[in-house]
Amino acid sequence: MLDLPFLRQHADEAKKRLAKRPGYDTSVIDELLAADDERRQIQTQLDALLSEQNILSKEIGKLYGQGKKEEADAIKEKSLELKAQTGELQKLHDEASDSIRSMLLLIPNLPQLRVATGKSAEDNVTVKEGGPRHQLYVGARPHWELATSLGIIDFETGNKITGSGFPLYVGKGARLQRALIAWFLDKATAQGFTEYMPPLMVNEDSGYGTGQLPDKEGQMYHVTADNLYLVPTAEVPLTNIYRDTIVKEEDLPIKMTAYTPCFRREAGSYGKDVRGLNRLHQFDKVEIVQIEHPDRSNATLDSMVAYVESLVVELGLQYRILQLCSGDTSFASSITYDFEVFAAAQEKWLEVSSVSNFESFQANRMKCRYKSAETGKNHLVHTLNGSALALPRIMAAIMENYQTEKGIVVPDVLRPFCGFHIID
RNA sequence: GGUGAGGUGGGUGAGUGGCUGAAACCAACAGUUUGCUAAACUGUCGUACUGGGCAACUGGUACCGAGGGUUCGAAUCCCUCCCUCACCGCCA
Repeated sequence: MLDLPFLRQHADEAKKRLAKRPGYDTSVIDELLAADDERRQIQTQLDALLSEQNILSKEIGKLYGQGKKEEADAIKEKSLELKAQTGELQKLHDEASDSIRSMLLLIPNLPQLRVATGKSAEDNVTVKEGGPRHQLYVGARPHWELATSLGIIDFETGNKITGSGFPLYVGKGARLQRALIAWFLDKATAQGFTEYMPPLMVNEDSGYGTGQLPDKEGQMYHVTADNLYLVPTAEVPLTNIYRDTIVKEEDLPIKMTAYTPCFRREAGSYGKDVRGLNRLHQFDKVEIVQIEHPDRSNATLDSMVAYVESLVVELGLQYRILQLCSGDTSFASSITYDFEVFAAAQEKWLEVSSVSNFESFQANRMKCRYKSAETGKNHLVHTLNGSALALPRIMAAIMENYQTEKGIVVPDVLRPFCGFHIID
């Protein structure tokens, strides 16, 4: 949710940034500001009336105390008249506030000016490429065939137990998965991120806090009996730790990490991209989250990108880093970098991480502020997060890129966590 | 699931209709004292919206789990909902 005081002071900047989103009609900003103006006028009137009423009430109390009943009753009459007026204004004020809030909830975050303007994934900008291209032997297979023939992932049985998109990892497949999680968490904690194991279901308030609600209602699994949502990413429970809080300026940045399974309905995606591990309803992910000072959030974004890069480098995967264009930048984000690794057998780039600076967009929804040490005033924090990393596509890339005639060779860094060096 | 208790500022906790935006204590912060630490003393110490002023600052309104109601006036009375805690039952 955009910050209204910011919009008032920087309407032009806001419109310029918002206009980067394809097809977005920035006149909502003007409507919003007009509505805000009106609301403030109403409040001024309302406050004056309420103030008058409060004075009268106190007067009545005093008069009763002195036993001056008639005088008190006379003032009561007056107060009742006022009450009718305030009731009307109160209603107007509530309506105005509600409509402003619902307008605000629907406006996406402002892309940063440096974000490339564009419509779709086609317009994303590759900012870096790296890692070795893996040369495969003749007869190399895509990961879903490999995984099935090696018996490390049983898609059929996952399908039987739950449905498609819920793979069953078996034996070394399960162990490799666990090794990745352990390695990612160790790396993150070594970088100063505090490890959490959060709840896997969140309430509505948390969903609104990080912006999944109301925008992506249909993407989350909803446990209606208890009105809870299965987490689509650890970002939601982690960031919401700081919902409704005021942190000390010197405590920033706050660095958190967690491994969680992630649940996504992926409604509306069928067909080509869903083979094997490419797109799942349940998958594992280690997430990193930072709550940061506004002045430093972009520098912190860079450090998070560098950190994620170090992971794919150590895994020896061919990768590229994209800066998403304005049209592909998600609702809540102001700037996003995606990491893709190359799956050599299916010859496809797979997205394994998305690192974003949300600026104050989530903080405003969550009411997470910091108290300025200098002025003592409260300001919204900035929030950032990134996958570090999403497991299935990393698994897919490892399987495809590291396959040999003898089996899948485990990348060096994972061997201490696996206890084996080849899957055959 | 059953029964009982309760939700007040960062924490403990007082407050049953007007003098309470809220006592007291603790924590925190600033200062005095001090060789350092500690202690003591003094002061500051909720949030949001909003008016005036360039600003320092200074007015107003709202908020005592949430939403309604009674009343001139509600933290306090009434209703609904949510949540927490304790004990019992069930269970990893």
